[in-house]
Amino acid sequence: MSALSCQQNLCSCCALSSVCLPGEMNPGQIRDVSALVRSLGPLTRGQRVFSQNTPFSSCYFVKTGAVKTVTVSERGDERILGFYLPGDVFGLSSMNRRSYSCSAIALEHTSICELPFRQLEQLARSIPELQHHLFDLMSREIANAENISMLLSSNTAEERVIALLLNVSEHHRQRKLSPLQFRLPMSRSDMGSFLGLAVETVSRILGSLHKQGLINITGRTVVLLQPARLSQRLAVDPDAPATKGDDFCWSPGHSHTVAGVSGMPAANTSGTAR
Amino acid sequence: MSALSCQQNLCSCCALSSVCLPGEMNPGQIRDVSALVRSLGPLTRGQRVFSQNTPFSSCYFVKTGAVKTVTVSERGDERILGFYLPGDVFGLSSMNRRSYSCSAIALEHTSICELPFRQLEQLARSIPELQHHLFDLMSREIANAENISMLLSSNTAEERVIALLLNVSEHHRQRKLSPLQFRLPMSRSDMGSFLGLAVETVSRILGSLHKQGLINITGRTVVLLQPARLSQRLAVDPDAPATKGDDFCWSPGHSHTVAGVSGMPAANTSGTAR
DNA sequence: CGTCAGGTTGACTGCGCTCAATATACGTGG
DNA sequence: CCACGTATATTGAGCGCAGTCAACCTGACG
Repeated sequence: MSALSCQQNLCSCCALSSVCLPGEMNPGQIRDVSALVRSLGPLTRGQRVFSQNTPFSSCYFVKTGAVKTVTVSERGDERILGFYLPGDVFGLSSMNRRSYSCSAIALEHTSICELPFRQLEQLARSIPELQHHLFDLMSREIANAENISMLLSSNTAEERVIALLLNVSEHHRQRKLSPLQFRLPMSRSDMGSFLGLAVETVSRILGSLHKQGLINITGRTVVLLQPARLSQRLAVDPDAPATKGDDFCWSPGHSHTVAGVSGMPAANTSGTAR
Repeated sequence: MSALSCQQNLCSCCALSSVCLPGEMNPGQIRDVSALVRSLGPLTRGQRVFSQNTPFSSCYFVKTGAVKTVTVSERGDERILGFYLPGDVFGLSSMNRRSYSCSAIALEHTSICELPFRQLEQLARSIPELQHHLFDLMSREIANAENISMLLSSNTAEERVIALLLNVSEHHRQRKLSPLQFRLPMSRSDMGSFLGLAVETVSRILGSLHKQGLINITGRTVVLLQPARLSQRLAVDPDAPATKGDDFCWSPGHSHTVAGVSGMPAANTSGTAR
């Protein structure tokens, strides 16, 4: 709870502090922020961080594991809004409402930092860097959601799946983990719900990428065998002179995104939509 | 520029002040904010408010008219991210970056308020209500972009078009204008680009809705003849027992959105995606 | 060993894209 | 004001991608 006991409760001790906190805060300020943090978890697969339509209180940072946010429409029709990996924030989209607009559910063993938003907001008044950082995080979320919209608005199923793979990969790269070999925290069905595709389509496309030698995939373990060719398929119009696709260079303009899987590459079609 | 000359330059004199500003500010604070505002326009159709990849400086409120935001991918493949009507904010998604991630273009004769973001941020330190309001606006933008993602992720073309129509309608209702009869500020092609549909599809669907007696549409002038049945098509699963669709009641949970066309109704499919 | 969720594969169908032709609206100059 | 050209919008024919339905496979767990 409070940071009385030991240094372990200070954000400055956290490997992710460079992501969660602005860089320019002094130790006293860090202590003030740390005092707001409540650690949650470890949560197990399926456990909820918060539920749709319950009162809004906090935003959350993923420490380890993975989380999905899900909304259920009136008819029980459910859609996944985003996946969040270590260092990502979620819950921000609900702060202007009384209650959460979605549920957040752990995809695997997961630990999380909870920050009561009102108190964070209050603290931000006296720490300009924190205020700026909060604007920054929210603005990233907007840009991120816009990128997802772009991806979904008119890309082929294959492009969407590749975008998701590359995004998880990019997230791992930013966290100094292997960008070429990793485990997907979500099920095929989750991927489909997020990408607006049927489960069968996701499965078929992963199978097809495997057959073509672009990836290895067994269950949820992925190896990107030819990342360059993968990003090419995302970025390059087959009809146009190919912009030679360096690894992890999609959407150079948007690449500052830190928001993990959220940070989808700027989508694009092959000129011809769909 | 500054609010020296007359009252007309004060936000409190603006009909939209209830949307742009937090309700709780005193006259002095309103004056401070007003001093930051620069009026742009009138812009004519096609004129740019800002361009993709130029340095970020400000966020913008639409006073009159309409604006679209557009990103161009590496290949000149362009997509519309959003439409903004009077009272809407745009430009917020770029504040964590050095340059704008999209261009903003007037769709018709349009006037706009420009607010330099850094100065606004600075001012927000001394006006907690303003700080909160900024968080609020950004959070709406996130929720809004998420709703658009949901709409695009797996709804039929007809549902998307209806959602757009109802959204413009809802915007007019909130501004005390006729929600049943209005002009669409954007071309069919813009609608298609935004909704992830081909122009022809948009045109066909509008024609089909017309033939079915649900709307009247001539050029860009729309009359919603049966708004209840329109929103039914969005919200109701044909297979499920119909939740009788009152007008303008889609996505009750999300309906606080003020962000105009941005505030897409929570999307949903007919259980069966697509 | 049975059960059940998760994943894969196949056959078929339909929505929405493409290409192409035509119609209408809009702005401009004669 | 009308003739004209261009941009925008409509309509039709055909086809391909991805959804649906259904069967089957795999692995985790009691």
